[in-house]
Amino acid sequence: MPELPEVETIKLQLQKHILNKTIKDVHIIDSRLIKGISPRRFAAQVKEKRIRDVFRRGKVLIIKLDEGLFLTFHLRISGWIMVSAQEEKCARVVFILADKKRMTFCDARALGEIRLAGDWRALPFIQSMGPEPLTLNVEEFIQLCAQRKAKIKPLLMTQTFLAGIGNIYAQEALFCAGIHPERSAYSLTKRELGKLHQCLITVLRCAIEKKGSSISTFRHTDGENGDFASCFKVYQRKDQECSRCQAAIQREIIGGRGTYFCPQCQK
DNA sequence: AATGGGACCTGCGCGC
DNA sequence: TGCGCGCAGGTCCCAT
Repeated sequence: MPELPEVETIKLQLQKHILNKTIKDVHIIDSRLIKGISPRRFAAQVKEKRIRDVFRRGKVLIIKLDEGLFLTFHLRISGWIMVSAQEEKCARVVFILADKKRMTFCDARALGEIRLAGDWRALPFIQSMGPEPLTLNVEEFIQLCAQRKAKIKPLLMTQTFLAGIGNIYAQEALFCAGIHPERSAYSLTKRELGKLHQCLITVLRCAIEKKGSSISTFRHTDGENGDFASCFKVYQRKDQECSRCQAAIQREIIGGRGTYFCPQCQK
């Protein structure tokens, strides 16, 4: 479910609601999500620690606790986080906070993961992560794409290349830039790359402003929906009219993933 | 280096 | 209503 804008939204909401609260207890409903440490040890380590900071790297949400410990959450496809007083649907791991509220990691498909780390930067997935798209300048982006033969759409989604872009925002950015998702990265001109860079930033910023996209299960920490889905120009719009040229939006499998694009104005 | 397939999981909507 | 299939915002691992 979550790409950069959704994780960013969760981060901002958690900063508002759980900062400086102490975790009094942990209920592990589904221990499969706790990776790299036994569930028992995980719970023992986290208990009575105070939440000192909440931040994001790519699609990973990171919570700094006391004593140099960090919780990392990856929501994969179907995860979301709720802060509430009640039991939540699809609850997998529940952190009981000192004010009796609960921070619940919910996940329909149970593919998400939670880790506890001393040095979060050393976690393999994070260590190999590419740069943050929102702080990368255009020259750096052009440099990154140089000599990459891969199709641009799967490449944008490769986390070691660029962090935080997934299936929705790759497609929306490529539509915005008028670039066909199957173009080789190195075939793109500087002008096209400049446009793509600008579109990535515009789309991501807009999605953050709208508090993400709510497809299927994704909710904010208070259960509200994100509003960006109404801004989709191609995603899930097969056979609908392109907003630029009125051609029918097409769906194809590219790099193993469903991909929507306008066959007429994405070249 | 790039691409393709399978694995990990569960739930929803659709056509019959 | 029931069933099978395709589909799903992700990533890893292996083979070619």
